[in-house]
Amino acid sequence: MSQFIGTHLSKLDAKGRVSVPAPFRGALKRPEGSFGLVFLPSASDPCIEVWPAPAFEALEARLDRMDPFSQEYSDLATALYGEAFRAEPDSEGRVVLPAAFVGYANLQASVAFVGKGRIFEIWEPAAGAKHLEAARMRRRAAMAAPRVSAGEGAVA
Amino acid sequence: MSQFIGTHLSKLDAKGRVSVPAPFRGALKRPEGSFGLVFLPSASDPCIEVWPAPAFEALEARLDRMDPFSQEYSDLATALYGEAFRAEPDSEGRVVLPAAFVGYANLQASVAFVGKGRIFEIWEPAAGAKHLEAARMRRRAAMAAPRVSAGEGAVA
DNA sequence: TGAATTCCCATGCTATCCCATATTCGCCCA
DNA sequence: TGGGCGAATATGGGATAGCATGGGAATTCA
Repeated sequence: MSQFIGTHLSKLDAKGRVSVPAPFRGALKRPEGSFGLVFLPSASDPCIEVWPAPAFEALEARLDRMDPFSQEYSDLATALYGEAFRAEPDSEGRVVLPAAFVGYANLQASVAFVGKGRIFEIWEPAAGAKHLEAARMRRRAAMAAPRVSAGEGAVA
Repeated sequence: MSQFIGTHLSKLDAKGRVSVPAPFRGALKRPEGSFGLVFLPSASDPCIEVWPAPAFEALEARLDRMDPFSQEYSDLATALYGEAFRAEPDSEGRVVLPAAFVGYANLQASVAFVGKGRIFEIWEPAAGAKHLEAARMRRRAAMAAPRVSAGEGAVA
């Protein structure tokens, strides 16, 4: 399972383009050769979530399992189809970020790509660093109190 | 189950490379021949944790047991993947340490690899020695006044 | 027709790979 | 038991391919 790991810096040029870091580009190449990225303003943080096609499909599947008349369904559907933005990197591996997204995440000339496993996020670098540090602190707590008994044990 | 034992010194060259001590290299060779290391800033100490692929996968397994859309999941995923760095030693057994890690662990020209069983850590030598000594002291105290049963499991 | 966007090409830089050397460690034999 | 020999390791440096970034030209939409 190849995933998005680490933080990479990139620059936002005058035309609103950013180049997706090479390690991420590799991780999201699909068999057919197409990429298929969905950009979505994060609901919880001032950043942009980027969902590769397979992960996004999982998100849609979740929507399918919800009660179509519930408020959550409506909210999620609105987010997924109203705010989302689909794109495909150009031949240089760059995408154009819509101005609304740039504003939402407070992006300046420099942006940070933060890996998050099956998706990644785009942050204003300083805000991203803060967010990561906070997450590291929480990790200490989470790791200190293992919940399940089963062995984290040697897999090898 | 091969493990990481002992402390080894290595030098950080001008390009930010360190060679993984030979005994450790042997311990982490996978059947396929690939290595697969994940570097992670420690949440509790100014050092870098190094997780061989199998051990890291066990860590990921914990994520897999969580609801992928929960806040909890999101936090842990950020902590695990956001700052991590995946690498494979080159043909000489070296890896390049990203500058952020060098800074986090206060590394200078000389670095210490400290075995910790399933994983190992990279320390600034003096800090590492201090850490070892402190651990020994705590262990002595614990022996003198045994209280809880066992299983402080700890991360390693 | 003007503006904006997309595509493509060009370039400097950086990270990766590769080779070369020195040093250490382990082993074998005297 | 000591010396010597050989191999593996640690470290340094150089070349090359890939990447990030910038700018220009063509095309599309209003």
